[in-house]
Amino acid sequence: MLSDSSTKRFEISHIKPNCATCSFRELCLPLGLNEQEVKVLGDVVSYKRKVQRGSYLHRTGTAFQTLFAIRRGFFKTCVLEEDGRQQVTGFYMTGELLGLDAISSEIHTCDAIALEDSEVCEIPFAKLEEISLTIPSLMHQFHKIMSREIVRDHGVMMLLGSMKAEERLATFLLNLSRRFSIRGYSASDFNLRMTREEIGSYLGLKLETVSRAFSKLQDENIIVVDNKHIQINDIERLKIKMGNSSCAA
Amino acid sequence: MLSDSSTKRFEISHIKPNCATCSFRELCLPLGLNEQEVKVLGDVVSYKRKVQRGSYLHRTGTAFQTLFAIRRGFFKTCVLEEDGRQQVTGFYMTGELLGLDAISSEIHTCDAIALEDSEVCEIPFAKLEEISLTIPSLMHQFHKIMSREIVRDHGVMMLLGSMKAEERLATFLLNLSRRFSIRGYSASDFNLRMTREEIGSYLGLKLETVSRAFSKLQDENIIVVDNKHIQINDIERLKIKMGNSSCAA
DNA sequence: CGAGGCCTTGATGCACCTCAACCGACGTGG
DNA sequence: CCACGTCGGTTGAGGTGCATCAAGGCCTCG
Repeated sequence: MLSDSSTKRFEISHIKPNCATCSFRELCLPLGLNEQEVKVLGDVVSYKRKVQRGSYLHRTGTAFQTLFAIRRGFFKTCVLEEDGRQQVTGFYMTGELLGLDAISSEIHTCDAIALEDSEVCEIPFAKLEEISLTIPSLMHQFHKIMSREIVRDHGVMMLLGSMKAEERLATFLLNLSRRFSIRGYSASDFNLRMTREEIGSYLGLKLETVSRAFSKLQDENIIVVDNKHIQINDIERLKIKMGNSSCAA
Repeated sequence: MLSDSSTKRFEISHIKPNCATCSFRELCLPLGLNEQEVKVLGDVVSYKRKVQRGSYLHRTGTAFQTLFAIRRGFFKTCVLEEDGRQQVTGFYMTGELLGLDAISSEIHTCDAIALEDSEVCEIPFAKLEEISLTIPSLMHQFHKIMSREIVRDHGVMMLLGSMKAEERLATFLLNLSRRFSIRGYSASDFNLRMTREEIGSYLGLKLETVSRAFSKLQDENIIVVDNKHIQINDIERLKIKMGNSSCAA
């Protein structure tokens, strides 16, 4: 099921993992740094903490010490209301940073849970700030990453606030497609790591509605759905689906 | 209508505006800085750009140069889809920062529009990063502010994804109440700066639904609504409204 | 082989949208 | 000064997209 994750290797496995040799460095904090700077960054990062599928990387309410960069795998983050309602706030893949929400209060404000067996790099935040003082491009890249997260969230707010079920799902699939594509995987053929319920929570829909929306897109020959395996047949029509609730406009 | 904004003065008006004398410095970037550091920050900030009600502070697609700190007034930010749909992504008041979304691509990704006559301080972002290298507490405070924005957005996603109309409005009012309160205004008596339509856009509802929700809360003697003037009579019951869609849980 | 997790599909209900009428406040121009 | 149009808000009536409830299928795993 996870066959696509084996189509790209991170580095020759007997070399000690390191930012400098990480094939995802261009998606991550090292972007824009020179070799010397990457080395300084690399020296404060702890590599390869394994996180098993289903287990927590961090929990709401616990103390914040480190950011996490995903080296391999797939995560969801979710927030809980007191009354037990749960909302998935994001899905994160290789090269993306987790824990940014916790900087403000030094307490994690969401849970991060691995959706497949994963590995993360730990970035002690105090150290990151410290070395940022001597590496302007690192500081700048970090700011860009935080800003990107804000932009992403605004996109989700747009989606939740003004799109219909089918548009939400189309937007979601295209977003995944793009992110897989950037990482060297197929943009039109991939496996979902999350359940219908998790997709629904993220998109503000019930799992049945998600399922029906998948079926509808399949009936229209836009995608092929086989359980968690998704094949996008007609990406252009999928893009049209994203924003056609008021075609007249 | 804006009488409450005259209940607090910013500083004696003949003194040149400055971070060091700004009464909102504890809500803004200077938090945690010593006098010397505030002075360095103050020297890179341009003060008192006036923005008239209804006019744009920045527009989607324009180049990003500076962050804006609100010195006086009230703003909304909104994103547009190609098809004309609009989504309000936030309301911002004194001491809050605008423009954080634009750091990632150096292009503004939303419009910021003044909802009342306002004044902002301009903070050239390149300069801010530059002086952050020598003022660790400034860098840290900036990171906290960005992180806070992410947390706020996650809260909105929660709201949009899993709350009913009345809960959304209650959450919204309590959020405004808290923010007014922090700024020295009444937590239970304030004027809305935005229209029902803007509230609806932010909350993912139509303006009629917002209006009905206001009426319902008034019928229950929880609030008194007089056009844009809101009085909260029973803040505890309003808090209960926030999260009672599934009381059983 | 049975249990449980995940998904799909159908039937029904309801929360919110849509459309429409009306009201008051405000500004403008005759 | 009032007539008028505009804008923002409220309220009602009816429609609909999604939630809810329910049944059943497939796959995995013990």
